[in-house]
Amino acid sequence: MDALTIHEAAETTGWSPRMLRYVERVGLVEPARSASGYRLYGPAELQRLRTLRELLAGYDIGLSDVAFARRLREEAGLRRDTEAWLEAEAERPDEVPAADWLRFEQEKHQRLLAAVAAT
Amino acid sequence: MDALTIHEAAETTGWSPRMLRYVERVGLVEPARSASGYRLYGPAELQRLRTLRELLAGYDIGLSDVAFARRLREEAGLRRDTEAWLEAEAERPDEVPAADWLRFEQEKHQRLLAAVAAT
DNA sequence: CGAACCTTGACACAACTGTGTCAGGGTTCG
DNA sequence: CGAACCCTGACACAGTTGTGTCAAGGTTCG
Repeated sequence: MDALTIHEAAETTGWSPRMLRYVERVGLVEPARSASGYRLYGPAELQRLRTLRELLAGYDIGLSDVAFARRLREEAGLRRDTEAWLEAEAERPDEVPAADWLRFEQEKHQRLLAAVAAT
Repeated sequence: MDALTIHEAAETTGWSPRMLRYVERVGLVEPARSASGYRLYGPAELQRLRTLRELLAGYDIGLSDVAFARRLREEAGLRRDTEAWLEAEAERPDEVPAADWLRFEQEKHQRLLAAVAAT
């Protein structure tokens, strides 16, 4: 009984009904349905919609960004390869002389081992 | 001496010169410049461009996704809030009775503590 | 010097994201 | 029953991403 229809949910979350349908299609907040197909937003969905709004506005990101973040957390391969690519960028503190390249890699591995051993 | 111009780099990486400039503008691979302003792609940039191509094609993602992943790794607040939002979705193994909500939270915290203690 | 390459800037276009609005047709409830 | 609401589908439009291409002007090098 504590489930709101789409217009009511829109009212209390700040989204428009149109956008609630869109958010659903993107797969971020999928409300239950009544027997006749009406969307039913429960307390959990309402809260998620509110925090989602804050998240998007707070960092100026889009629904597709959040969707991608979810892929990152769910697909291990994607996360691994993306991290690896970004890591290659971060690990070069700006133009290491070519000859130091190998040593740099080795030191990185040693740092990793040390970090693990320290736990 | 081992730096390629934009057309040569395009040739060996599979990108078009146009796209190399675009990738640069997005901020993912920024080559050095010669005195007269020509882009100079060294071995490191060439490798990054090749792996970037594989990454995008392999998971059907875009440059903006990789750029967002970088924001995630660099902005702690963004990462924290995004993770928190996604976590809320994951932690509900499908319709927990309303009364179990609090217990669920507590168990999550205990799981976290247990995981830390186990190291 | 002149061909071949580089630079930036702009026009163009498809596809996707984000929103609004309207149409045709079912549902709810006083 | 009828007003008020819901549903899906579609037309529209602005902004972003991804690419190509062309123009005007500098650089390189045989």
